[in-house]
Amino acid sequence: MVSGTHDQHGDVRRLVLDAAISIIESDGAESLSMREVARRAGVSHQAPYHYFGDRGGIFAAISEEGFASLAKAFREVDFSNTSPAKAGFIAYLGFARNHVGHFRVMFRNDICGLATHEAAALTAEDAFNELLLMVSRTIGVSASEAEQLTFAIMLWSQAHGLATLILDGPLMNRLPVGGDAESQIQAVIELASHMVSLQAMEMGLVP
Amino acid sequence: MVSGTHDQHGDVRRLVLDAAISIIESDGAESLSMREVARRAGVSHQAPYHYFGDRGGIFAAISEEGFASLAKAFREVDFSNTSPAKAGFIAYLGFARNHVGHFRVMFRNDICGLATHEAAALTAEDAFNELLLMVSRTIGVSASEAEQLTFAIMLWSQAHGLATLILDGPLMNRLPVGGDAESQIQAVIELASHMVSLQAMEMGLVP
DNA sequence: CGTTGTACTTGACATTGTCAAGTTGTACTC
DNA sequence: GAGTACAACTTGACAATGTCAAGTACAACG
Repeated sequence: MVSGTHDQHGDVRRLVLDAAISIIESDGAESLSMREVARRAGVSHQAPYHYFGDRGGIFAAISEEGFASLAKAFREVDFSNTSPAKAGFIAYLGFARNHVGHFRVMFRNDICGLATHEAAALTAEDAFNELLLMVSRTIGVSASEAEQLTFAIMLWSQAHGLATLILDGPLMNRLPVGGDAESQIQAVIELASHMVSLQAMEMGLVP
Repeated sequence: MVSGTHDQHGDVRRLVLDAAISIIESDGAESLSMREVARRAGVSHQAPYHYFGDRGGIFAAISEEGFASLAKAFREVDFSNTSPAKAGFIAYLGFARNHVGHFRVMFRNDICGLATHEAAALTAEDAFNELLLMVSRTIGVSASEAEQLTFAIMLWSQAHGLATLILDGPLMNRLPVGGDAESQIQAVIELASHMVSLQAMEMGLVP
């Protein structure tokens, strides 16, 4: 046994996962190499395979962790000071920016294979249900199920698009050089939230 | 003499590019291998390097082509029958779904390196300017520049998020099993466009 | 004691991105 | 027409990668 005072089960698994997340955060998901992960975690190049099966398995595990964390973030939102929509946008953006490594992976079916990894798919479903809950807070439970779903997808798209463009897209390059990026983002959130309120009012669901 | 006499000139470049796009469409950007591209194009494994320098060079070229194509799609939008916002959403979604290979690459700064490839960055700017033009159609030219920019980012996020979730995200898995995905997407577009109209009206810029 | 299972490690192999060095044909000068 | 230059490739080589197969160590259990 190499440097071992403690041999906690799951220790290596956690090390490997954290190494992977940190690589993804700094270099993107493409450049994640199993061997580099193993090297950073200080284990043999096959240890990650023992826990995750293959490259996709690591992505699936990160994705699962991410969705669980997103659902938790949704659950912990404080609605007392802002509209549900705005609070939701802020929570989503905050999650994306604080968990870049997770976020970059969890919405990429092509690499994390939600279809094949059931556990990850289940946590994803859980997170979506939290989103639906926030929707019912926004437009009221009296809206039809179809209306709620449509509303949810719209909100999700809006938040997801903004997060994606900020993190990886060419948005940040397009902001005016002198301007403050952060306040520009705030303005977008403000505008989007306001539109949602207008819509909810028009639907007669919020007085 | 410049190209023209020999019909094969530039042929390989096109072949390589098309092979790359088709691989990205079917397997995603990660699984694009220079050697597989070369194999499909029927050239040596180094021919792609001759034209594109490295892997990132191919992505940059695809990105450039994509932004040029998106700008063209924006320019050709027919505004006579729908609101500018709705027409814009449909154009964006249509582009994404008809040019999956391009779309998957062009918004990924990490792999296509807009920062280092000036030509691609310029076409991206061109496309964004078309977007700004559509915004001024929606909320009128009397809005301040800051308002227009905020509006543009909001619209872009909304459209981009929806396209991203449809193409690669877990949205399609979340649609009700019996329901029609296409009409659900239409409903989201309808809702988003309507909200934009409400907002524009409230701003007093559209009677 | 031996069996079994887990948690790894070592070794091997085909495939990959990319550098370096050819080869071939075409264009232009002398 | 010979010579030169340069573009458009090709061939060869190398280290690094994903992953299969097989090995080692060690605890738990009968």
